[in-house]
Amino acid sequence: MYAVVDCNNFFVSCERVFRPELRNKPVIVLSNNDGCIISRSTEAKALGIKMGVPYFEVREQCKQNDIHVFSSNYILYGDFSGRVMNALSEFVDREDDLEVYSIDEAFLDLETYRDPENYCRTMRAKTEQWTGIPVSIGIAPTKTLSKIANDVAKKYKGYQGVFFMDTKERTDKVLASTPVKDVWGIGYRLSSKLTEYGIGTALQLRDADEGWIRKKFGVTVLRTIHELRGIPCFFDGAVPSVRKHIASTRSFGRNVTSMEDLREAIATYVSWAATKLRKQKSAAGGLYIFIRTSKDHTRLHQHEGVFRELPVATDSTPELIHHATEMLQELFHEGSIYKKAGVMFSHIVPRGSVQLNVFDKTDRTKFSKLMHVMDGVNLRDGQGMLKFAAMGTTQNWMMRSGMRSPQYTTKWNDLLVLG
DNA sequence: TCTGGGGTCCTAGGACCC
DNA sequence: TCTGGGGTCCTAGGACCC
Repeated sequence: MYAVVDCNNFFVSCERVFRPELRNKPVIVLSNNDGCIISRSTEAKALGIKMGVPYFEVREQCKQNDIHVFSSNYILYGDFSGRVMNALSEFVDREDDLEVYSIDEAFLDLETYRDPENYCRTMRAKTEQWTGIPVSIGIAPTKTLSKIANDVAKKYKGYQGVFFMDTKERTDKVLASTPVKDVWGIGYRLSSKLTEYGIGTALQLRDADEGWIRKKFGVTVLRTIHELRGIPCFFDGAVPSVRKHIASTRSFGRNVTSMEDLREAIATYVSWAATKLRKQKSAAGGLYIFIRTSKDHTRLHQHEGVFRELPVATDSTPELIHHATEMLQELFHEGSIYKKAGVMFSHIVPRGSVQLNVFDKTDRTKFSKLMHVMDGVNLRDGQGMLKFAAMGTTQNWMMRSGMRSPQYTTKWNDLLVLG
């Protein structure tokens, strides 16, 4: 048996922990740059606020209905995510039985526990008590089924946050009322295609012909079908701790036209991404950067990005900034209005196994000591405490986030004061 | 005009997830 | 005026090899 634990309206719930007066009130959280809506309280959903819509489209509605709006505060959410996962880890015997799947979701392997339902009810109550974050739990023989069970736990209050999809009758009934688009792994494209062939529910997908599915839809959908039949196929769904690509991209808070601003932004993104790179003890062998003027020019835009294979895989911020700055020269056009930029590292290898280059003259030990010290200080005193001059000081291109809550749990000056 | 068989590796693009 | 960001896997096709 698997259980999937999913935090309810996670970002909104994090905001409410330190603002208890917002319980039972409509609350939403916006994406970076205050662009779209990415988390909604139950009350906000009831008012018809849709997931993913641009904020400016509903700003008036938010005002009229007294909806509380937050910019996103990923440092806070990341910290709460860690707390929730810690709480859950108290409920497994072996570390491997808890698989952190995303910032607000985890799978538990329940094979060794009798009475999983009651076990999960206790876990749910304790997690909320310890962290302040309410969760829902779905239990079933496979991960795909447990995700569907989780939806039931969320949707029907009567189950009080935990739904155990154990019997065949129960499972068939739930699958028959689950649209195929709500099955884990079936997105917009596949569900429209499946529906064309008359497969509109999870039950119909489960009972579809294997050979036909394999031919028409490939092995991924076939595995999903096995999962729906109760045969586990997705074992290691955990986010791999060592990533193959590392990116940092942001929309600007305002239009950017100058080379100086772009250089600052690119240097800043390189620095963020390089911190992630060093955290997983990797080095990057390839660097891609792009600058983008605005959306949906699909054709005129062939040259928005450029890739460079690095002579030696590296994790050194100044070295990466150096390359990125050179590459930026190739992309920049005087007179263009830029909205967004980003960097991506690829060809990632373990730091210890970097292939040296005979012609390489860089003193790598010196840089590596410097990076080590910077990472240490920034970890202790907050990101950005020590940074490179190339990142700039004004950073007036930085994304908007005017409605961001304090970093209650990670910054001394933001500690909540009582009395 | 004729024209085998079996592989590997890499990349771009499509699909998905949260 | 204003529409996020960061990942994964699979597949098809091209280049190349013997």
